[in-house]
Amino acid sequence: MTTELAARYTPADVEPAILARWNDARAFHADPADTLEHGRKPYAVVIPPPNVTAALHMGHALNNTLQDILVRWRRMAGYNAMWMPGTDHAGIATQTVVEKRVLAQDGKRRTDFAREDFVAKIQAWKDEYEATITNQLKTMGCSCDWDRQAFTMDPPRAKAVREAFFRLFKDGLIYRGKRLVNWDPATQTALADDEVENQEIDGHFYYLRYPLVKTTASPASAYAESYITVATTRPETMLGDTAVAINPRDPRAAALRGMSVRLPIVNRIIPIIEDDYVVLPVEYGGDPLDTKAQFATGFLKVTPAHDTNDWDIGLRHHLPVINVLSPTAAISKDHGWPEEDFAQGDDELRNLLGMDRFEARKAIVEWFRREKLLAEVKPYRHSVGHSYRSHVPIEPYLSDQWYVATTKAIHGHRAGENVPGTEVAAESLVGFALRAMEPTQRGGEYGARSREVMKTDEVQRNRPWEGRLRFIPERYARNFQTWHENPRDWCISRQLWWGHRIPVWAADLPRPADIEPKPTDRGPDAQVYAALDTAVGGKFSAVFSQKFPAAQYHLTVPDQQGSPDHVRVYICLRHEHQACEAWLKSCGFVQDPDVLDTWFSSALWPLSTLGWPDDTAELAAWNPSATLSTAREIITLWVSRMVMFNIYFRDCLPFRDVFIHAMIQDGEGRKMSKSLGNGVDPLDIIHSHGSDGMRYTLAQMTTQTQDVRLPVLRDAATGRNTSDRFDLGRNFANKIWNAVRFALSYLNEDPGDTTGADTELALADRWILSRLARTVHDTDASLESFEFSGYAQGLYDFIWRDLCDWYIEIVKPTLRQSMVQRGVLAVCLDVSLRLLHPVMPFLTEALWEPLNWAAPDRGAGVLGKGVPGIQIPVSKLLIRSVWPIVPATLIDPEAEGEFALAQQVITAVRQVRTQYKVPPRQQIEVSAKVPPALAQKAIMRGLLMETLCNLTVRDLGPKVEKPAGAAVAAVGQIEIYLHNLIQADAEKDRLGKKLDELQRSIATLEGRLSNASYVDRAPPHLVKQSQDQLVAAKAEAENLRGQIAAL
RNA sequence: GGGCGCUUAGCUCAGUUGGCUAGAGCGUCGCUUUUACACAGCGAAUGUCGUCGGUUCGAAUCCGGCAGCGCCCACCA
Repeated sequence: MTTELAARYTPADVEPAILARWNDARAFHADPADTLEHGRKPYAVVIPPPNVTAALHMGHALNNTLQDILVRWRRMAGYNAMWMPGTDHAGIATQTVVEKRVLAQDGKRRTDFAREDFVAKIQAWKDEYEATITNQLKTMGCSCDWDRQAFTMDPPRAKAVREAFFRLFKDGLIYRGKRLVNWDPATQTALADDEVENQEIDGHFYYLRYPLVKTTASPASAYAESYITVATTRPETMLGDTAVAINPRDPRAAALRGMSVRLPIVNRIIPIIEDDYVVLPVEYGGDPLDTKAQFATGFLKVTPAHDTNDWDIGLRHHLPVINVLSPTAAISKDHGWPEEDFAQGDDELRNLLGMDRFEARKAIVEWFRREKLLAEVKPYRHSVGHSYRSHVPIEPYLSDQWYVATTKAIHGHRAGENVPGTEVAAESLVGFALRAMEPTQRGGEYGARSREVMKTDEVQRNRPWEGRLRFIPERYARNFQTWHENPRDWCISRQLWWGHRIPVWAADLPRPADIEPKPTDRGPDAQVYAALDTAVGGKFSAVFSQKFPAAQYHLTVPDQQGSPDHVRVYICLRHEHQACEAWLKSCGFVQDPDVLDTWFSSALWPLSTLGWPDDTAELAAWNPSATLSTAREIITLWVSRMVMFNIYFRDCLPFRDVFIHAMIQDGEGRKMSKSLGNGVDPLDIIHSHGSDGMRYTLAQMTTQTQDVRLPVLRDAATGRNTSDRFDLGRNFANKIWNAVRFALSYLNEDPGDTTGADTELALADRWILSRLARTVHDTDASLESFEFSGYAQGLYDFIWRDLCDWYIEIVKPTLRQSMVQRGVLAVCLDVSLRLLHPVMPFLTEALWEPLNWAAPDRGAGVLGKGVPGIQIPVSKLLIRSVWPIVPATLIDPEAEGEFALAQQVITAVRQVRTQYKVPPRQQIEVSAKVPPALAQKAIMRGLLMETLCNLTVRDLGPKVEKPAGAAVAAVGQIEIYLHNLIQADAEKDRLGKKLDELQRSIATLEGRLSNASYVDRAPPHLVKQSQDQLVAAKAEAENLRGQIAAL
């Protein structure tokens, strides 16, 4: 049976069938037993789980192509390779898209539904997009172990999240804190700092006057004015001011010391305090180049509840915190605003209640204007944080949140034992992350100190993970390090419905009056236990363990233990246990309504996908995994947290190498994003160029750069995007298809009588095998060092330039008879397909089968003695075939040098042919003068010329003279005379140009060699080289002059 | 404001420890379709390597200044 290949490669006709073949063979599936029982080296990659918010775009296509290249390569190279697929629930992002859709479709808001009903809607969305994403990845050919597909909110992952939370909670690393968070009033949720986008907006500085109040404590002041002026961009927050601050270095500070101001509208009396944070205005010694100093008045209104810096000032000066906003960012007295303000405040105060923050801003400014307390308004362009989802300005908002203490020393830590060169406790989550860094990638003081310590301190080396985390490209290690040297605690609660519910139940229990509260270092005190015992009608621990012998819990109380009447208690349950939860509810406990930050479950991904917290074979085999490939913007959000958690929970790294791929931008250099609408669906590209074409092009673009531009064309008729950048990969695929098609047409044929045919490797054979050996070597080196572009480019050059343009063209006339050439060609194609398979899996797999039919032994019988050492055992499926071993001994510098000379001669002859407009099909006659040393070999070159230049060699040797009327093609000392092309003027012209070129290079060389410093100081071999070149160039120039004269 | 990266042919980009006349793909021009492949072949044109200065026998490459672009972090008086 022979397989007829079409003249053109049509991916759509091939890819689905190949995919089915892989599926039938379960070719993507990996078994941990291969490692644990049979000793195969493990190679695991966990996919960065795409968000289920939307379909994948080109950035995902790039990242997943690179991962697939690594996994397929390692699989062929004999590793037990497993690629773990899955998706991320992406809390806020997914909830937001669903809220938008429900609002657009039904005109309903989230709060119009019961929590479970709305979560079901999000679940449906998730199912839809998870299917879309999975289909995209499969269509791309990603060889994920689909049997293992995971989702960050499925039951096994929920179990891991719960366990992780419980352990952190029990170890005192999770705490409840009252903090200012980035509040999104539209979605009513707290955002992480990283979820806030800054936008430049045109705003105003409002200059507000606060009247001074003289108190008994203040001296009869010398201060000239009866008011001070504060500057603010957010006048509405003045309602919550609890102080006005001045810099102690301000010359006016002394005169105001001890004085107060009356806060307009509210009539609250607030102190003037002194704090270094306040920027000095230019006229009082501020930096004239500082924009803030130009706008500053020297007086800063301090609103601890509504500004993060003011919160810090408030802590320093023990100021009251007055929250004047509701969660929707309307002025409200129901969230911590003392009633007495409303007794003494102006009528205006009541009018403001219920107003939106921007409405209130206008009203307050207007009021100040009316009351002649508005000094000035200046336009001011500044950046304002916006929610990355709802795009409304965020509001710093006081709320209760759960935090992970990332810098807190984990028990067992000895005081003062910090990560060298930092303030970070060595045995803390952040300490783990820093110490995990590969020592050569550590920079600055930390790098210097830690390398010193690692040399001397045994303790530092007793951790299996220490010093092994490596970033590629290396520069990203610095991002990672800097982030961890300035750590903050991690806010893990989100006011959302879509996510892992926080497994904590809280109760405010009546405070037992008869027991003294006794503060302790750790854990609840006697009073708390008494309150609990009362609530459950017995000793709490006894009651609990009697009722639920299998359940486990941990108790904590917050730092501020509630009100005088009540104590607050938090109970974290280790496992899901409905009966226990119901019982807690009956005792007055309420489950925390919030869910966990998405990154909490993502941080566990390398663990949870392998079955943690259970002690599974998968974990033993594939954690730590080998490589994480991801985007630079989540180095801190995600990479850091996986490292911290994996070390904390399992005492090993989640992965050793972190490859950071480029960001794909559109033609204008903008990041591809859904909001800009410039994203590209990989399926569109697959539609226009095929999966392999897309994958090859993406790999070829992956250099060490951090951004890649991809100009995109949109087809108005179909709405599909495409880009001619992908022509590169599509054309290459077609080229390979046709090279194999060509080879098959010969290999499938009976050679007939081969007596007298070549049995030795000729120059071209030795040359192409040498190039093949180099290509295998370069491919391995590129893949080892994550140089995807080099990998792709190297194969392009070998297959297209060397194999197709030269070798195949040379062997065409003789291939039918030559078993040597057949064998060499089969070997070259075999190895090429293997090397290409990781990046172009469909095409190569499709061609593998017909190659197996046509050349089952790859010509081994003939080549047995000629090409030793190539190991390419043939198996049915390429994906399961072994990575080729081609010995470096095949690298043949002599053949390469000789062949290169032949190439130059052939190119020179072709140039002359073109210049004289000789029709390609017209055969011409030549003779050639070659130096004696080359005469024998040059016969071979003559044969190559006859094939590749369509000519007949009449005469060849050291003594050949140029016939009259011949044009000359010269390479070094070789001269080819193309007969009967007599056009004296044209030839003069042509040779004159060559002479000019030669003379320029003679001048350059002479200049260089006449420079004494060069001759003395440059490496001798370079000097020698220049000298040789000069001699050769002079001889050639002399020769040319003679030819021109003879014309 | 701090950090990182980029600036090389019309476009998108290579150029790995400094060393022949700076390369590729696309595009352009010419020739070639009973040819494995026109998604092809052969040949050609196109560059003060952003700019100024320094180190060096020698700089696209190393160092410094300047300009422009992009990303990340911090920042709402």
